[in-house]
Amino acid sequence: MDVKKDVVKMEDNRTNIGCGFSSSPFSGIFDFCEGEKSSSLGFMELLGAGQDFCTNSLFDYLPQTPSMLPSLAPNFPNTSIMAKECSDYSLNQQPATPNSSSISSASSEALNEEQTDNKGAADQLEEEEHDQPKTKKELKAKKASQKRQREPRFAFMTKSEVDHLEDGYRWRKYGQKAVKNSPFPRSYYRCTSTACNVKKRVERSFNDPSIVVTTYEGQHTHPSPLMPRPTLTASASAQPSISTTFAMPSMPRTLLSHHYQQQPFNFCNYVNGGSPTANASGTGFHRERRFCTPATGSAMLTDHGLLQDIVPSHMLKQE
DNA sequence: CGCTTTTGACCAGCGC
DNA sequence: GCGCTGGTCAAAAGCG
Repeated sequence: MDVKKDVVKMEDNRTNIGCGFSSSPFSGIFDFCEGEKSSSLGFMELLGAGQDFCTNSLFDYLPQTPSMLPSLAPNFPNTSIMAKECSDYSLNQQPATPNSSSISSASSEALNEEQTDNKGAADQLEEEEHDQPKTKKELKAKKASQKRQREPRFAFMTKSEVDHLEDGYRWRKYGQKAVKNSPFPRSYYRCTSTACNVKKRVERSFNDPSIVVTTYEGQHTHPSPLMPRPTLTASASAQPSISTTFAMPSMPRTLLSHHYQQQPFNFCNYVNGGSPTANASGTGFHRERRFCTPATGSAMLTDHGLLQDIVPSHMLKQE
């Protein structure tokens, strides 16, 4: 799949992709979180490289997103969500040569596997709840019959000094493994909420240690215990206040308010070059305060920056 | 005391 | 069959 090639290529070149290239900046996320497979959008940058508040823009779209999205937004300053990818993507599944555009078969197969496995995931889950294996043997047999049932996955890279990014949910670490060809271990986390099977893997990029790759698997079956979800009505009817509708306990409030109040930003313009499709086609959610400077936005309009080096030209033209 | 983290062992899948 | 690797388990240790 081309998308995966692009992701790998991006990693190999140690380059940030530029601004988004889809008319709907979060369409890829939507597709994936809904359990569908989107080949049209493999990854996107949510904010420009080097900007330090991309997290906010994710939360900006919270009311439009499925339940999984909040967990995708690490609440850290100086964290740039650089890419997402719609499959089981591992930094270590890279081509042997830096310039190679080929991808590992394991990576591709993982995607295919998910495509078939996801079909009956809900049914299987229900079945599990009603038919709990009682012994280890039964558990083993059950596992064998399931043959690696997997939830949809969502991987993205963030630039952060912190490995385990706070995302509003509580996680319990259940494993850590050394990663082949990498000095950095991979950590495995599970959502602590009972009956919630969401997992995530966290690992640091071998090529760029400042980059953390987080892979989420599954969707939360419960609201965030640490971050109350905003309601559409509240968001749409009033000027959303970060303190009331987007409380992010792990993120310094001062930082948030700083960005909200002093960094004019329109994500739609940023992505589409002036056509505010996201807000217009969204849920009616609308925000007065914006995130990036007009200067930044206009620069993105005329210059794709690093994106044009990475994203195939035909994708850039798709806007 | 309860919850989380650590860490070695174990298992499954895959390629050779 | 064997070795490698990714993923998970579970007992022990750590922590508040």
